[in-house]
Amino acid sequence: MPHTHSKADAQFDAALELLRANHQRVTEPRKAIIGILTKEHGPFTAEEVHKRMKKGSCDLVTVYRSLAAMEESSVVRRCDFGDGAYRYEINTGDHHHHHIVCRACHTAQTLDVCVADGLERIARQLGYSKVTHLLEIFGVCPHCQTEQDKQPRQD
Amino acid sequence: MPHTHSKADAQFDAALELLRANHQRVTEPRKAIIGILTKEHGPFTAEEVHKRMKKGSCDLVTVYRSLAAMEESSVVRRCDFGDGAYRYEINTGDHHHHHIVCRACHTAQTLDVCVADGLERIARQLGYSKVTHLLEIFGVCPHCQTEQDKQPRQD
DNA sequence: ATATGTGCAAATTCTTTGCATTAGA
DNA sequence: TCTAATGCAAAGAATTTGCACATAT
Repeated sequence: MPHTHSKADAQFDAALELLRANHQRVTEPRKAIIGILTKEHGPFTAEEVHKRMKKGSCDLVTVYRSLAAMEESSVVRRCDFGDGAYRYEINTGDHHHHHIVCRACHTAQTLDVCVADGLERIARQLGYSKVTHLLEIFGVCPHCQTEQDKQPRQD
Repeated sequence: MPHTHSKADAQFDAALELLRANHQRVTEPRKAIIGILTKEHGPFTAEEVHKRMKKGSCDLVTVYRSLAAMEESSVVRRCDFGDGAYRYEINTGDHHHHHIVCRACHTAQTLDVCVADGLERIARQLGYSKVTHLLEIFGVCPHCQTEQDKQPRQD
């Protein structure tokens, strides 16, 4: 069966739709960025996105500006892995999630569980508005572990 | 009753002890930094710490270097409020905690609950070692809210 | 047609580093 | 005494901004 409409394609189309709905223009650089974020497994920094683009597609500055604009319209989501650079992933919209991030190679795997709702409720009870949260798990992935790093399971 | 030994004093003494235990020197700048972190309510960026020090106490670079050194020895803990600057607080050692951070004024209040243990266990089951996590709650504090920002309670 | 986006260069912000000097243990 | 810490200047990394030009709607 021909792969005429993969999940990535659907996310790509939805992203362009979202841009239009927010009166933001669908430009070549933005399409290229969205293409990368939907087809490759991120999240990526602006520089990582730029490196993955066809050479000469656009300036790194445009990647920064596009990602910032697209975060405004919820096309992408910004992640903070605590290492001094922001990363972006496509915003699937369905439900928010978190990551397990390898401290060594910085690859991330998605964690579909979230446990911070209770804390958000506490914040609202304390009178805070527009409550959100940041939650990421860090560790050294099996692939990056040397034998002596491998901890015996502690569960 | 004279306040001869406040909680801040106890934390201050414990911090110096910890420095010595780790063969790090107890210098004037470090004492000043620890003094601020124990007496004032943080967490603070390196620059915020420096501004709070008596003018001429030490260079900003020394604050950066001291904070980094003191994080090594667990005298302080580094926090990431997702706004591009790291913040430090004294490490009380007892148990880790999180913050509710005001998006507007960047003040933080401590949240003594943590809910990420389950997620850490999942990460270990997935084969990750040295698992830690980052969890902060963001919102606009009552003080920074204008009337229209004030959300009806949603709990 | 016109507001929005882009490229290039330069500025900003946060943080780190090199090296000679100073000061804890 | 002698190693670790500091000051000053300069470098570095990530990100932002100004302004003229280009392009999507």
